[in-house]
Amino acid sequence: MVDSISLANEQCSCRCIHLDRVESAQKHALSKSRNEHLASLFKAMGDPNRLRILWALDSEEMCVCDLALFIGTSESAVSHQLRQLRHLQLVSNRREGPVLYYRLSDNNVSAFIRLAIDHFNIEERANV
Amino acid sequence: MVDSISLANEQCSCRCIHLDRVESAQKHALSKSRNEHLASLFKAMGDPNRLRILWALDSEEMCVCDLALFIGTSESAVSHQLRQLRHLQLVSNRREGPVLYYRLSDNNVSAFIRLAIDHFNIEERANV
DNA sequence: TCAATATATGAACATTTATTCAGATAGTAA
DNA sequence: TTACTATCTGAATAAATGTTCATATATTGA
Repeated sequence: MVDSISLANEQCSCRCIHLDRVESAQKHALSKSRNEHLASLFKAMGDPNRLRILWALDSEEMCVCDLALFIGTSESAVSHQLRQLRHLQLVSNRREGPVLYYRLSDNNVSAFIRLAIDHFNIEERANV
Repeated sequence: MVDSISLANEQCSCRCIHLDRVESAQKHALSKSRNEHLASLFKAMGDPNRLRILWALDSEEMCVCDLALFIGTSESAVSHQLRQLRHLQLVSNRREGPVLYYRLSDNNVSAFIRLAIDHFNIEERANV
């Protein structure tokens, strides 16, 4: 809730122009937890390498070695990235002997990425 | 393309276990430009404050003053964030005298955020 | 048990990113 | 023009993030 007294004390030099809009925005805002949860998911997908990993795992299970070669980086780096994705439950793994096979946690992930591409009209640019 | 000679030279101590999967992943991968474009959009939405801004602008146009108060940060900080969102064409603005009114560039943005919430089943957690 | 493979992990470092601060710009009104 | 408001901007700083490196763990097979 916006408190008009606290407003008066804002260090911001401009006065707020539309207090009603601010209050309405706060009323309709996502809760802190939902907002942060959602942001953390976007952030996870917001790294080019993690996004490539997610996209690659859409078609097939892959192990850390595979992904390291695919991304062109060290296995350690991939392992760190996978840990993040795991903690957000975007990917999961299964062990087969010494090898961990990673896969997307569910179909929502890949469907969502596809959706994003459509939604934002992400087009091929030449020459890259 | 994966070249078996370059593979042999990888510094990675493990051999690649599933060369076929790596090659297939590379074949199906998004191009560098699409991947990076998409990642930059996710990254933009992956900051809690920017996400709150986007969500707030869904219902109403707001000026920088309003958003600064809403987010609880300086106008300068908001302005820097808005610039990023503008460059990615997630928001746009119109001037009315000295005031810049920001809005979402199109309905896709808010629709997409809503979609994400559904898709990832983002639930309210108590106590936050 | 020992050696080897695949992966995970923590700490250090390098890079990126967000915020702050000081000052610049654009519009308005006197 | 001058003064004022709202916003923008670049540079500096602070904080967060990604990668590397060295080492630890788990599994397998000898």
